[in-house]
Amino acid sequence: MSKEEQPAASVEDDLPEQLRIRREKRAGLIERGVEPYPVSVARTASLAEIRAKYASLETDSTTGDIQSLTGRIIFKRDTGKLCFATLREGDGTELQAMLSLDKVGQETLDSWKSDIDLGDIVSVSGEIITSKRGELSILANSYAIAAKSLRPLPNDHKPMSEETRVRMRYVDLIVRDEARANARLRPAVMRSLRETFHQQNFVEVETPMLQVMHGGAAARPFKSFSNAYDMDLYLRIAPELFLKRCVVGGIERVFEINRNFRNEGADSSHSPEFAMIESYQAYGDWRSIADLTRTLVQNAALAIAGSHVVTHHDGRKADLGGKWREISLYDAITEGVGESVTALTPLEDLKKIATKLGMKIDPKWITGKLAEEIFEHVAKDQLIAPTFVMGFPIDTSPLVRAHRELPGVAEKWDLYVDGFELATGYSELIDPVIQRDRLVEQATLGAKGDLEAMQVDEDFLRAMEFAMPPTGGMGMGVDRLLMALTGLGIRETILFPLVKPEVD
RNA sequence: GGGCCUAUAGCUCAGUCGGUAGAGCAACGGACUUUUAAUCCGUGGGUCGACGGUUCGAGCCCGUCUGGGCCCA
Repeated sequence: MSKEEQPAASVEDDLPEQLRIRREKRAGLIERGVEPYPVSVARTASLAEIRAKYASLETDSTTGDIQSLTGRIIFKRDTGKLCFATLREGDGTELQAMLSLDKVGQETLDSWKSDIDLGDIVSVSGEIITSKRGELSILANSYAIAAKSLRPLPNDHKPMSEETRVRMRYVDLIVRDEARANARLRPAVMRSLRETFHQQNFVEVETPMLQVMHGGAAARPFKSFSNAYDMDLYLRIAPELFLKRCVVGGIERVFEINRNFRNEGADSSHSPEFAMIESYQAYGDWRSIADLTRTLVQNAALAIAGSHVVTHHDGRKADLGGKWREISLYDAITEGVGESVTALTPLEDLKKIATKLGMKIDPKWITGKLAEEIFEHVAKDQLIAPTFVMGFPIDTSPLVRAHRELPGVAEKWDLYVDGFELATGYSELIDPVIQRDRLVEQATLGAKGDLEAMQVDEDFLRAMEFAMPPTGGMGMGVDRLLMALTGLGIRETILFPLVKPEVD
């Protein structure tokens, strides 16, 4: 037969052996009048409920308790007249199913052996018993297929490669305990964060993700376009300017937990989209907001670990309890480089220091930026226990008020844990005239080619001109909080991190 | 942006000196009524990431590209 005469059939024929065989089994079931994807199957209890109910059933006992249980088959042992299978449900709970010739008959036993594969989801109906080896089991009177898997599960005994885990998280969740645990850790942390906020009378709001203007942080945005309005829109890089509008409007304690988007590099601690908490507290300042931040982190640790001491996935313990260390940014630099550095140290002197340290210097860096870079170079790696780094340069902090004593310094801290920046907090700048000057400075930098510089948001300035009360504000990366609590890389804390598409 | 490692069966991985592609699990056929990484006998399964080069001959050597990981800035 020539190629032209057999067009469509080849798609199925080209499949790898194991995929082809399962498709054939599906077709075989349909042919025999068995629905491989029924609208419902019998289910009277979850596996977890049965496990809890019979936590201490003696070996080789019967209960007379007839149930219908469902689960994915992750392990199957077929013998001549008695078959075993391990069912697993979504949270990882497992239960053994047994099918014996004398209970189900030859036809059902044969179909179980030939139709049912690893990965299939089934419903088994029968009595809850324990086997002669003491395994809690359901001894089937009948079974029904709930959903036929057309793909084989990966080898259950060898871990999947990192790429496969991320690309097929659904399979990762089926086979790997830690993946299931991580997926449930995140919502537990989220719940704890919201509870802490609610305890302190903070109001949760949702502010725009699609913005006419991006602002509130130094970062490159993703750009989009609205057909209806015929204008450019940006995915937000931070919600700050909208949350401050809330404070102006009298929502005195406000927070938002939502996604930000930054069009920058991705590595083990940066993702192009990431979850962020921002919170503002009227009549607070950088110290009160630091206390709030510590409470949020410590309560989250309690929620998932039952203690302020958390255990990382590699077994390392991290103590997040107590009152955290505070260091001054410029003191840390001074100590790290062995000569006195303050916010008034000129750019040229900082350049000499950086050169001596062997750092690459970007000529676009302003004085404060260079000081921050030197700090990261000399001190960052040592900041393992939670540490507030206090007093950042004012020229890189356009939304922060000046330090009440130190010239050239802003009332801004960064919180470091495990050597990375977990959160940042300010005494917010509330003088609208100074705020305008700072944003105009930023716009000038932007005009000079700084792609991370902020724009002048006139509506935000108008809001500020209606007067915002003295306010403390903070921002914390949720993914990074999970990293600090678990020691995982950012791509493990995010269920579906961005991956480049596979090529054929 | 720079450096290093990596891509082979559904999954996890070997593959020596350049000479017809291997294992475990999984799959297929058979045996087995207490297994739990079941066991025993047998069988099939591959565009070795893509493209180009060197060579009588390339999974292996060289170049380019793509995906992934790690380190540095």
